[in-house]
Amino acid sequence: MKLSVKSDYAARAVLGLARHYPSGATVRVEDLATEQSVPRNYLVQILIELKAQGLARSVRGKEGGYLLARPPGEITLGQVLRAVHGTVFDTPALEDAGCPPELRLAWRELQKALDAAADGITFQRLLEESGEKDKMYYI
Amino acid sequence: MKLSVKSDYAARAVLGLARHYPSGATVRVEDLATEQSVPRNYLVQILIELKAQGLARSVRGKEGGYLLARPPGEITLGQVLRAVHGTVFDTPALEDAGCPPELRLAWRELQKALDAAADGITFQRLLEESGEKDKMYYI
DNA sequence: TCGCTTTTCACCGAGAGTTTCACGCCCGCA
DNA sequence: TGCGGGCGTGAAACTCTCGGTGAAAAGCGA
Repeated sequence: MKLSVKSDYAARAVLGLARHYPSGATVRVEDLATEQSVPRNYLVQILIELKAQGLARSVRGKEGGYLLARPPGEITLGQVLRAVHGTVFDTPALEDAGCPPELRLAWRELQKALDAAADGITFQRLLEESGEKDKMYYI
Repeated sequence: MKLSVKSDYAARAVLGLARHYPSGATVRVEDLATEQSVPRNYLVQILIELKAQGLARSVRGKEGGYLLARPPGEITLGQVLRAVHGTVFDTPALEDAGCPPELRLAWRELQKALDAAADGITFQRLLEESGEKDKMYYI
């Protein structure tokens, strides 16, 4: 069960845009790329997918760039993951006829757990928690 | 977030062994492979890893084969997943210095959710639920 | 029209994941 | 002590997706 780098990059991008959201200004791809240390040309592809899913908007021409289509509080990690891949949890097992039905139940259960967790995380919350992250220790 | 075929195969193998556990008889690799429709030689590698983690035992010679090291009630899906890969939830993001700390919290959260879900599923339960699976409808 | 940006397309290179093959080894039994 | 049936192991081949590049097209503002 591996998280693709693409997913990580997408989340970074949204997080970066979320930081600039209050100002209302656009963010250039160039800046976002260096700021979040994501390969520039790769980031472009990801942003296009995010835009296609209605998570981001773009403005062309001078003073152009990207910005979030909705406030960070209304964007969840699940939405971002689904934007870049089709689904949060992908497995060939559910399509494979050789997979015993008992196992499918198990995979579905994992799928559900993951979906719930991902949809419970909004970028608003991530920004807020970053401020108080030194208070608590995660393992 | 993709589940590898290997994970699926490993789970199938354990499930197959769990079915034969009550009888106490060994299961030949050959039979297990065809029964669960898993490539024979690939299954061998997986079984070796399961054995190394103390989930399965093997018997050599005539009448040889594999069997579960513990009752199905004491084997969770999480253990199986960790046996074949190092961890249930793997991500380069947690190692990458470029990943913002806020996101790490998010990934960890997903990781936790997945771990909890996987460890809550025992193969005993899967076998039991298979009998009554027609009672309920999953989406 | 010029310069700035996004947008799109085509492709590739590497690497992981998957699968197969061939042979060695170990056990139980006669 | 030899034989056979199974496991054990390593490496080779194959597939495929991911990660990344580059250049050209297209829109917008001045």
